[in-house]
Amino acid sequence: MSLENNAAAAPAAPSDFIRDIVAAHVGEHKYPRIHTRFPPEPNGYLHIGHAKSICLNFGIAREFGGICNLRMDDTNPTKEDIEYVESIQADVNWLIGGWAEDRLGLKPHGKTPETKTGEGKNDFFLPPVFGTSENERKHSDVKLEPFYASDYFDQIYEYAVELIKRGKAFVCDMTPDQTDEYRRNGKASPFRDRSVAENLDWFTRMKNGEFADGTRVLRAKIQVDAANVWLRDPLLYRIKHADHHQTGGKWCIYPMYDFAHCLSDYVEGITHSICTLEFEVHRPLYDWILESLDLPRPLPHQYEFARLSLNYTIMSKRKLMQLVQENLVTGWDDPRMPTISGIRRRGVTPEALRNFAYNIGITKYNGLTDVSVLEYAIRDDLNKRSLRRLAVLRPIKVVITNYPAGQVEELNATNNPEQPETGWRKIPFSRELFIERDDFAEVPPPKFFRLKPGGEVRLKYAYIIKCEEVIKDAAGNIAELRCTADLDSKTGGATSARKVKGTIHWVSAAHCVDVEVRLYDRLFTEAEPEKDGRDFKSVLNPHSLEVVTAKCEPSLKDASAETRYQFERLAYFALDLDSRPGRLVFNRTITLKDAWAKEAKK
RNA sequence: UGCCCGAUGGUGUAACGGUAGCACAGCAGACUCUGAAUCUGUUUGUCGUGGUUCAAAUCCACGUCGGGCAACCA
Repeated sequence: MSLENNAAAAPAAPSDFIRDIVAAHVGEHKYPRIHTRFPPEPNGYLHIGHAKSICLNFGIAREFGGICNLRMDDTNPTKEDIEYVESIQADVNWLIGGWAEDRLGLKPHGKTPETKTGEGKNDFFLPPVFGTSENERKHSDVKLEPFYASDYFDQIYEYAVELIKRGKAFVCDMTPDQTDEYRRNGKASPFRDRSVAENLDWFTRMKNGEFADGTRVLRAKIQVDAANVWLRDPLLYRIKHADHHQTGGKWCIYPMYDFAHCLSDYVEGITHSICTLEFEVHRPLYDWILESLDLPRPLPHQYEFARLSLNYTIMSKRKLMQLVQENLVTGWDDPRMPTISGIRRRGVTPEALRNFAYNIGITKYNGLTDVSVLEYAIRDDLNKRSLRRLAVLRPIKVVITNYPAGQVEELNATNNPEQPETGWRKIPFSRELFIERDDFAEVPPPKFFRLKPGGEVRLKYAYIIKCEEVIKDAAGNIAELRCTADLDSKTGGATSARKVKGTIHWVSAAHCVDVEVRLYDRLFTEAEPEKDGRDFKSVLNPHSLEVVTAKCEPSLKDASAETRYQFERLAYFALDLDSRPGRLVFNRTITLKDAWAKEAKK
């Protein structure tokens, strides 16, 4: 096969402005190796917006033979928690598993940067361990863990001291309000011209815990009236007498994001530091800090792209936390949540999420992506992989009056028409069945080609039946349908080729199993829940979860958590972790496209 | 208000001075023992005004609109 053919056969390689930059750097051998990082703050669960970033950063590492470090950006102990550290690791492993897990940069447990001394000052470097799968890591003697910005608190502190010595940082005693006001007005702090010795002394005393929270900060000395406010002598360190989930009580001063982030990137040898657009105005500060320290190794650079916005959902961690804390959902992993753990629990696969990330692309334009793009990626993936099964969500009883009582036939049903190699299974047929309530209409609307009085319909994999009689209870509700079957119409039978317009699904009443089915729908009724400042809680969808007891074909008793199912003509489903033996719970991942629903509306 | 960034069909994106393409959505049809999938066709677009050029979505200027930042959060 020629190279051209190969290229044509392979899925198109992702291309975007960041990858173009990286490709150019690779072309000119600018770095020995491409090194990205994914640096979440462990103050909440990861959501689909983070998934976009993970796919970008690990995708680049994968495509250019590089590495992507997982790093906890944990510089604010009062907002962070070990629960989030753990969920982040699980979500990242799940999303990159089997795809880029060999590009995941981790470090040996407890390891901190190596120090190299030269020209009278220290250089710090913490190389990654990579190239192992999650499974290999689990069975290895060396316990690996993510990187933590908190691992560099000693080094970051030393860099702060160095900045002071260079006359580029000072301790400021103003109150937060004063600082605010001075910065807004471009006025210099009265403490700006303290001597190096003085600053060193104050900063040491800050570290030693002599002062209360908020009474002093370390600030960079850049330009008090800079047009870019992030250059107006920004804060580098603040006092917080708080225990840290990683460093415990060791510190009472913590570096600010801007100071810690660029230096963490440097210490890890990151080449391309990719973040979202709101950090664009911070880039001059990112560069200023690294350049002011006159560091010996190549410096990392920051690149920004637009964060993901999806309609019919919200993405802010703070607001997602509100949903959790106010019990508007069952938890961070509620299948209605846009969190990675919620999406996973819903039954979406990592491949589907990655395809979605690939399809939406990377730009600097802040758009609003239609959820239908996500839904398409999910359906496309599930259509190819899911096992077909018959299940009735809202049953109505059918009796085949010309079918012998007590007789049972085992009929062949295909597992997945998209993948014939998945074979067939048997499903039992008998005189009494359940069909879907929506598949019968006493007064059929136009173009309704399902079951109606006197009408015929194909029972999937079984016979063509005709509705002879509608039996109602005292209240006038339909209790039972009495039908006759064309007993020659079974697959392979004499009249099996007869054309009937509709085919419906069914289960045998005597053989079916009851399962709990959770029917999820979008969490919000409005495309833009927060449009014009409206409270997102006022547009929560009251029908985002409906629970029914469904009747399933017996093979579903052996359902596994890894397998995805399509209940034919309805939707895709996955086993929920609430399932117990004999008490299965299925989550509806996503419905099938429903052309009839659209037609019926007309 | 200052600074930064952006603008291509309904939505998301491609075109890197040379035929505006793709995906989703929509619409119409074919096929169908899933009203799914698949297949075919199709509606809709370069924010505006100037300029440079043989040629502008692309380069330049001005304007318009949108977003971000102005936390001892990240």
